[in-house]
Amino acid sequence: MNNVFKALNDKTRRDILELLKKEDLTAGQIAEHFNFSKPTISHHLDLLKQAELLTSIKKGQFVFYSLNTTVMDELLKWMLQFTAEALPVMKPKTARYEGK
Amino acid sequence: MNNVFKALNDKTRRDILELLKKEDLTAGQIAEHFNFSKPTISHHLDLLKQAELLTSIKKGQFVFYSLNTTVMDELLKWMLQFTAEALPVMKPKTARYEGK
DNA sequence: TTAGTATTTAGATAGTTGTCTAAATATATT
DNA sequence: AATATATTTAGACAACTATCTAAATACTAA
Repeated sequence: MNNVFKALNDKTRRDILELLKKEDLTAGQIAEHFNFSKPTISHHLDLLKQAELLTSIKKGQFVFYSLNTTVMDELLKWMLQFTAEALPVMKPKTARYEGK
Repeated sequence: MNNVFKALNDKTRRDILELLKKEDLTAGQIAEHFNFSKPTISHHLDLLKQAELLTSIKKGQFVFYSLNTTVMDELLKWMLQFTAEALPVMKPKTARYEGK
């Protein structure tokens, strides 16, 4: 879980995830979308893979990357415990004001 | 939004959020739960505040910290765009296997 | 086999982060 | 006013991170 938060703590990596929402892309195609060197993007892809937010398959000389939504589901579950929806007990507390 | 991911990218800070799920606590009470110096915890609280994940109110010599679930709601929304539920189109793709 | 393309690995570097101790600030109590 | 308690600020330092260039690896095509 630590790896997931680490992976998401970077705008470029979050942008990569958004790119892959539409379709799978090769490392090179992903790199084209950014003003960073290919090794830099490769490194970001590696961190996303370590967090299991991406999977990759090699096809010939290309490596295709895909989103893996499984981890997002887990993260979602973690997050839900903090939402107002999930903590109805807290609503009155945060709504109440004391003193003027 | 960047600040939120940054704030969540630390186990201690995530633990602080979980602590505050139950009840509001003072900086000192929060610090008691960890084996770090008070300045270190104060710094973590500051980052959580910058991300607007916490609010604080000073009462006399104490500073009470509370969860702010609003930002979590936004984050939740960001995350939802990646879940399998939200991307039905992708399900067949990830389920399909090619070659053996 | 040689040359070209796609991607990753290695190593370097500047900037960021988490932690500490010491000191400062703010409030409460005597 | 002096002392004690709660918290934050300041400054230092080791560890980690994002980036780069150069080189290595893997595959394709001639």
